[in-house]
Amino acid sequence: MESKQGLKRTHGCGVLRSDHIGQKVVLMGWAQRCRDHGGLIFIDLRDRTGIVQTVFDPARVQEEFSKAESVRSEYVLAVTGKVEKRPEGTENPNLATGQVEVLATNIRILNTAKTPPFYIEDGVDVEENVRLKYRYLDLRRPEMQRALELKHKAAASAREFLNSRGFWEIETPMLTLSTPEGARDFLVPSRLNPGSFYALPQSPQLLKQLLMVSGIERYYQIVRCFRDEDLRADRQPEFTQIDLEMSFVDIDDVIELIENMIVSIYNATRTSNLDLKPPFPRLSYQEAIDRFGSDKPDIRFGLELVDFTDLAAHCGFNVFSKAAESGGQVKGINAKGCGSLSRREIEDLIAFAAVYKAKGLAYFTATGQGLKSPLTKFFTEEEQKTITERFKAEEGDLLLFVADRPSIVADALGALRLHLAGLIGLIPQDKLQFLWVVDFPLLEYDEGERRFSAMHHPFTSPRDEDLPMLKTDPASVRAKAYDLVLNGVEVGGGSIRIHRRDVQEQMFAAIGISPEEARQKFGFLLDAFEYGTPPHGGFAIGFDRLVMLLSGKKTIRDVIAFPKTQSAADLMSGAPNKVSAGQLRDLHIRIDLGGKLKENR
RNA sequence: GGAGCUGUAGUGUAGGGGUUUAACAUGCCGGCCUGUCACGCCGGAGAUCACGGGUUCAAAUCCCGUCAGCUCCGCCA
Repeated sequence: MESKQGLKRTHGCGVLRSDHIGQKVVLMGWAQRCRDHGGLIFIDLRDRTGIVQTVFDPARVQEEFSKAESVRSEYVLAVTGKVEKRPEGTENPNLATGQVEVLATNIRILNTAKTPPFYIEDGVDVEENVRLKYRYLDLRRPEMQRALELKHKAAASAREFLNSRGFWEIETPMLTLSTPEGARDFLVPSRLNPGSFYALPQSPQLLKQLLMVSGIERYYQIVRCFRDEDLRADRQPEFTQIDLEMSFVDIDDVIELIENMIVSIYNATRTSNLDLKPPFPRLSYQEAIDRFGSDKPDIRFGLELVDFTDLAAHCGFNVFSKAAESGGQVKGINAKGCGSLSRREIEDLIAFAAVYKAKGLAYFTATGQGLKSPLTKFFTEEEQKTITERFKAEEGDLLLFVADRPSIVADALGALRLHLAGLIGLIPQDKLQFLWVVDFPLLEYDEGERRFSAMHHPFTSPRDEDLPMLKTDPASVRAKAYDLVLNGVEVGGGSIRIHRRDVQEQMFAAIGISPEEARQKFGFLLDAFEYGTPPHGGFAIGFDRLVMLLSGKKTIRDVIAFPKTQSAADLMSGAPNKVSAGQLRDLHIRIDLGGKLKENR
């Protein structure tokens, strides 16, 4: 192994082009591949800018040649040499640097490397746990570096955009207080206050509102948020938001700002040539649910839900009529061209729908001679014609129906819609379809707790005209809330906030927080509202999700340098781990696993 | 808390009660090779078949359990 001393890197490997021919360069990077022809050695050298071929000719570099012979994959090298045009016929069109090569005059082995558990290249076929255990190697792969670079550029352009719009970047504490409502908190014990705990922020919601009280007027922060809930492909226990808040604004002001910020980010990171122009389409919550069965619909394709409740009400098929009569719905979806699905495949669809609590799937097949189904006997010819028309059924189509409570109908058909679109191949992969969902209900009824809870969060303002209904008809109150959806993924959400103490108290009352609890947990906010709080509102973008979609990844883990597994573990470092008795003693904490002992990793 | 899929040399897979001394590819090691770029050719090493029980004369293979990873439901204002 040799020292780097005295050598200065002159170029990135990936930047060399024909223009550089004749130049003497010093490159530093990793050995991608070595091709030893006995009398001639090629070493592909890689750094974060790309790959270039270096050549070792024994006639020109005698003692260096034996060093080159000893090079293995992922050795760290400094190569000095001259950029030359490749001999006629040996150019490599698959390499950006393929017109040239570096004829080495000197090589220093800066470090050796064990054989990596997987190749450092794009599209590796390895189990994710291996990638996660050796994350530092996984991140060496060009596609991972591109994702992290894209994320960096997105953050930089968001900052630039918000700065230009008069926003100030202000930090808020990570050690903050636990409040009721919302996700489960990550807790941090306070050594100086035995028995008390900080909570890591689920978002800086209250603090940014208080910054509005402070007259900051425009705040933003690219900030880590923590929620101790179960993980998914697009959910990590810690994730990053572009969080912002502004005073003296209405819904349209925030939406305009976010649309332009998104376009700036897209332009700074563009990987495709889409025409992304505001305004983005808007859909009311109710329309989204009615047409797509989801409050974050993917509108890149059709396959919309069709209401059938009116016809179902007086048909002879009990499942349908009962659902329709008891306040439920009967809705369906036209699976274009799925009429040829086998019995077995339809059973699979039924099992799929069952996950969302649908008790079954009724179906009709459209044929040249009308509808075919065990259910046709329950419908007159006239009614069957109506079905055909309403579903725009053509020969070879499959109509699938769910009859149940509206929420189950929406969930099951909404999920089925996405599933079928994937099967049929209806989803355009290279499209970025943004969509606003607006007019959310302020509250939703929690069957389990038998009370209303905030759909967005308890600081969301009701629409002015709906305010009186907060006491009389809470379910009908609409919120000044808006979600940003991209390709069926919720990538952001925000609202105009409550800025009056009396309204905030009404809101707490509506969701069953007693005046005492409100004063105890949110007293500082209520007090603040009495000192001249401006009307204000804001937004938060799920930054990892946005970057995931912009970079075409299927999971948020692929755009987070060191993500956690589904059981919230870090396979590389071993976190979370056990701590010493002394540490626990300092914190006055005693562990009671109640028999739930998990082996130490 | 629940459902499904997965776990076999470093990596990716095959083998689904005894013809297995566990196969193939790639990687790795050694040799040969002056225009390769997934270099090529020859040779070699490398596996307590995730872990723990059980059934059996015999288990990588069948059964039960555990653990881990992924996807999803619940959960995530």
